[in-house]
Amino acid sequence: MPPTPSTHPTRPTLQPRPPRHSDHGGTALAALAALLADPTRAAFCSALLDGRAWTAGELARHARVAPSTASEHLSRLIAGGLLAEERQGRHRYVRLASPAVATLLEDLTSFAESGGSGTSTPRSLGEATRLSAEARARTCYDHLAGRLGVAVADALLARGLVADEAGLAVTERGREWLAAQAIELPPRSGRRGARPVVRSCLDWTERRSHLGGALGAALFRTALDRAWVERIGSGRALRVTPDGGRALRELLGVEAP
Amino acid sequence: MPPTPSTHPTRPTLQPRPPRHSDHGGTALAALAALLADPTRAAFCSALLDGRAWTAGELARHARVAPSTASEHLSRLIAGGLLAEERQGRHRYVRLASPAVATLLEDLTSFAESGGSGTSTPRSLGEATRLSAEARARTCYDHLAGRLGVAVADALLARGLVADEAGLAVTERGREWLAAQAIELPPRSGRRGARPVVRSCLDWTERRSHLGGALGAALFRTALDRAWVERIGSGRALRVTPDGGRALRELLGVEAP
DNA sequence: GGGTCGTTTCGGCCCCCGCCGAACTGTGCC
DNA sequence: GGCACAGTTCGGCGGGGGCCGAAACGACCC
Repeated sequence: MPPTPSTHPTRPTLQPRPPRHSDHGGTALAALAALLADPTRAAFCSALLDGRAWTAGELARHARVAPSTASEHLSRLIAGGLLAEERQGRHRYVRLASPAVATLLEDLTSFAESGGSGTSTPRSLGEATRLSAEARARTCYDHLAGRLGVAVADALLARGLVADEAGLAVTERGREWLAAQAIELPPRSGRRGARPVVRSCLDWTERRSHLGGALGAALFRTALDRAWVERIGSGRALRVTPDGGRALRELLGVEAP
Repeated sequence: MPPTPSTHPTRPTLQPRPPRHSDHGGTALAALAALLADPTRAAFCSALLDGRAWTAGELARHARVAPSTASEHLSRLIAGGLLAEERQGRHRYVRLASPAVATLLEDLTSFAESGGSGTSTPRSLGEATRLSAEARARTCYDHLAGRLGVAVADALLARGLVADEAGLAVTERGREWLAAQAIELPPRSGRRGARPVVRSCLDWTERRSHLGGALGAALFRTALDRAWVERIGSGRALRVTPDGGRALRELLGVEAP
């Protein structure tokens, strides 16, 4: 598509313009990005990265906008395929449409927080404590992140349960260990392009990788089921329970952060 | 961070408003997305996904905007860390700032083209032929994509040069094969978070994975160096040369698409 | 039935931002 | 020096879109 010389005959100014682009790539990209380009919509998505379903009103209060505003934003996000909704009585529950959306958001956030110029500092005490709690341990859609997530990832690697030989993979020892702990991985579908078992996910507080993918999700689910961790408040922050501290120490040699 | 009830005392309308958000997550995300939310800027990035450096004027003509408009867009993209510039005489060359940016753009584009609602149909004959050429073989920043990219990825897997055991990895046989072809992989840095050797990259025309990462880049570089493929025009489309057709058949049993 | 509450639709305001042309700077080439 | 060309800066225009409040709708609970 060789660039053509720009011939811009001066047109009467108020005439309806002919379509600008014959689309030289990027309109779909722009449309998707536009969904996330608004601070309020971005805040919605960011909140939903905790992996749970929120009601429209909760999101509105969270982002400090009027319910009417939130309603419109949600409709756009759903129409764009980023969110899925579920109506229950007079409530409208929304959640991220798929793990793929979560991955996309994580990647974008990670790049935005670290790749983009300087590190920003928190603006209020409340925000600082929230950030500190989240830095210690939090969810990343459906797996662990924060210092806890990084520590677990490090331990799995150090003990040879996961290997980093030209791509992350669960080792034979890792498979045995998982079986011994009765942690189940979903059966591996032969299809390439399916969800990877182990996915490295860059953490924006630690600037280190932790484990996503099916393994990360299975570990987190197990940890929640066995009450090793529990959620704090309505955000993404987590607390390690006494039982959890013991389990981490005995199974992986990890001290809860 | 419990949502607080919205108390919105009616204020005199023209008064400067207090800052809306105390940032409940997402402003950095929104700022990054805003860079890509404009069709012109998105077109720039999409064009730059061919991995080469373009001048400001080339991009302006490509996207059909005035040079002044392009100049402003480029400054914003550079300030946002998405592009890098290099001045040469009276030319301003820009390219994607890093492979990480390319990955991000690929992921977004892939999601936007497939995940978002229906498949769009090309609007003109020129666009259709361009799309057809790109579907056959094209670059994806620094590696192969399109039917050719998918075919090569399939062949590598079928011949056991790359394995998909819980994460893609180059096999021992693969390493030998690469050495025999004198294709060099960059030395593996022990650091997790460094560029993965093999990365699965979803293709928006084929809806199939092809190979990115350092291996994908090395293969593509080799193919260009040995004139197995050459670029068509200024876009991302590629042509397989006769030499290239022979090499693909003999080395991998792949028929050029 | 009446009150409350979560959500939606609508109208209107205002700001942001992408666009251009014109004028200017600076480089390269005769 | 003079011309051509790449890029930048600036002023101004116009439209899109985010925001709100008011009003309507429907679910739920007395």
